[in-house]
Amino acid sequence: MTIKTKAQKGLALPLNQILGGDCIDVMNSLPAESVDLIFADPPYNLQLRGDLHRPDNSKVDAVDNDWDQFDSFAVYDAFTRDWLKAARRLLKPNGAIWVIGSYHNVFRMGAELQNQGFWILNDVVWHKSNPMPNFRGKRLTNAHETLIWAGKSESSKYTFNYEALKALNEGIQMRSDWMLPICTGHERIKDDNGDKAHPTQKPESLLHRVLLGTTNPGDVVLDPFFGTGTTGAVAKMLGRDFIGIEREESYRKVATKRIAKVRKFDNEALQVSTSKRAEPRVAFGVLVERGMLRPGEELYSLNGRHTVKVRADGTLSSDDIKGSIHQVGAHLEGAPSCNGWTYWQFKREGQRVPIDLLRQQVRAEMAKHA
Amino acid sequence: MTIKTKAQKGLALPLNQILGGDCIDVMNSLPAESVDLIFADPPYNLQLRGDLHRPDNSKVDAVDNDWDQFDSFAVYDAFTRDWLKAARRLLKPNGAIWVIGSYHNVFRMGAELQNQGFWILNDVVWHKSNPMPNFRGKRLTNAHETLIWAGKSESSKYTFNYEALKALNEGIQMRSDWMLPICTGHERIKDDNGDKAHPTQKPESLLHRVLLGTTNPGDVVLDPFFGTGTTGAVAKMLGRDFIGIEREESYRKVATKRIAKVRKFDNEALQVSTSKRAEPRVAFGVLVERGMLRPGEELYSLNGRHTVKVRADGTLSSDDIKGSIHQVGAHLEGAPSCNGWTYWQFKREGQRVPIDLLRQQVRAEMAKHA
DNA sequence: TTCACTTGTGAATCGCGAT
DNA sequence: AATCGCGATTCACAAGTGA
Repeated sequence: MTIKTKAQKGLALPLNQILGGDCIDVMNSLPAESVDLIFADPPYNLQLRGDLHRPDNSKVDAVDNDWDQFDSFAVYDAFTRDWLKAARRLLKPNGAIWVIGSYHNVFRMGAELQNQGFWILNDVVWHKSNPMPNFRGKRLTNAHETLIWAGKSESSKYTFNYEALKALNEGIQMRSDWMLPICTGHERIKDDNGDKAHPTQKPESLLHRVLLGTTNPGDVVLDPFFGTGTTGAVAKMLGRDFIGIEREESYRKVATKRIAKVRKFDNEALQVSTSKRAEPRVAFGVLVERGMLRPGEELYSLNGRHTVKVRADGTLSSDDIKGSIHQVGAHLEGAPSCNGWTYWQFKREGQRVPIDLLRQQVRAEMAKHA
Repeated sequence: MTIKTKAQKGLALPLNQILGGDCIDVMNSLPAESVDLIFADPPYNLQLRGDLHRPDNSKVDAVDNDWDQFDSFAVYDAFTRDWLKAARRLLKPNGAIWVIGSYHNVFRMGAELQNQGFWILNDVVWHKSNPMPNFRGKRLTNAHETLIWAGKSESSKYTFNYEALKALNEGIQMRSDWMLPICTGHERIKDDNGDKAHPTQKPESLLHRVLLGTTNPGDVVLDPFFGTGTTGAVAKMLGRDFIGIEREESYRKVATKRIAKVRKFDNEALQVSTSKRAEPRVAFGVLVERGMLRPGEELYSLNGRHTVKVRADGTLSSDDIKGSIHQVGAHLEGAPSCNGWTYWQFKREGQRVPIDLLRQQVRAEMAKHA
């Protein structure tokens, strides 16, 4: 892959380059209906208040960049409307778009996509295997981001490599929930000070799945919020042409250097990006939620000496202790630890059955469908 | 639990009943600021637009299907705006709402929630362990639905049972992605013909997690799209009061019968793990007053680097600072804050013991005499 | 080379009550 | 209404260190 241009409706289409400037202006300068796919990771409009510290008192390095500041939803909506309109003009009639966001902005993007006539094909959840925890215990761990995949219009004959994604997923249809780790370690690009070069660098595994599944080799992929160029890097690996637009010169520099080092796809790279799947865990509380065990129901210890009751939150209670299946078992046995899964039994039709049997049922289901 | 009413701002609040009629009208007839939580599973599908209302409350004629796509969204948006507004009026200032939807409608609901001043706390992905496959192989298997959890306003002190959800998840904080099976088998209610009674019955496991995590026993939970009454059934099990609104008489009948059969879990089972925040506050000075620590006695920091002396008024002193256990700890560590209870230790029989142990003794005594 | 242990960090809308 | 002080709160990895 080299830098090149394509003649397109009388205007030159710059390929495999990173263009500077405001993405709306730049998009409007490019020829209409010339791009096969757009991948867009716009500012999320996080509205952070004060500093946040971890329990060990270290400070969280938050996304406080100027480019993520908007005065109101109205201003953010106008921005979204404008860049989506410019993006839509660039798409070929059978083109498609991916956008990514969090609950701060994704509802507004999704609604505007629909308003402009894009046709949503799927929303896709990127489940992070290693998200940042909720340090204050005030909400659920924010463990996912949302992508929206939409055709330019209802009648667009979009590209979907069904078999390729099925193969990626070990022979089972690819689902709308993707478990992938966040971008860390050597993949995370550092600046000269050793700090992260960009606060929100996306993992290559994510773009790999997007581009493999919804473009063909030789397609033109445009990313209007290019950042450090993950889209370009993966496009090059996979033999697609890219156009990047990025306002900040520092990001453009990093991305240029990064992409120059990329070699076109080899099998090993595919292996890496597909093998990073995390094992599901089964919590005892899930058995209660699913009605496999009822709150108030009694469990019996393996040796028959102890009886406890199940509580609605998946803890056990006896006269003198409450806690997890493991904690209560250990306490009652006077042991330092105890595997509650094999220690506790419940009754069905007069028979005692180990609770581990229920866990196996849940596991089997998860394995079938994960 | 029995059918009852609560006097609320001069108007009766009907509890544990299913009210017939249009949900917007019914909600507007109930007293303002009387409900702790709303769970709403509104129609997803724009095919139902014939049953929707225009902004001027006139009914849309389903047969007159001249609507282009753009108009359909406008009508759906008006419907969403109206029922959310009515719901918002019913919520107590510290109340919260859950809505559930798919990519067809959830972006519009999320945006409207934000527009009305609700404050999004999390979006939650219900990741289905057994979704229906995509038979035609044209898209990704649609394997999830999205819930949005929002406070009535940014300043709402919403209920969040952090420890209970953490216990439910085996000691690890609950994430924003929930793997639960869809409603099938015996849980799925059948009509007299043996067909499913309702097309989109939600699993009880989903409501169990929602209600356990974001309400307290005795709270009032309203569901304006009650259907076959999963919200009511789980509310009853968990000792919460519910108000259901459902337009279709056939669904009301099914739900009534279903809920009558539900038994409340016993109170012991409903006790969930609580956070330390809920425990009574103990002043460090009390330990000195009670002779558990003597003025002049030395305390040692967790890391062994600092030694300070206890003073008679319950402050600590070192060479260069005097103040509370927290202030002195924070100063010596150069940290913005410090929990003195876990930071400081005293000596008994040669052993170092955290001062938090003494606080626990005081709390145990307080509980005995309360 | 391996293992055990320590340190660092990631798109975060992350208190509450008394005064 | 705004301020102030108590005091509660983290998961999965990757990289580095030292024996």
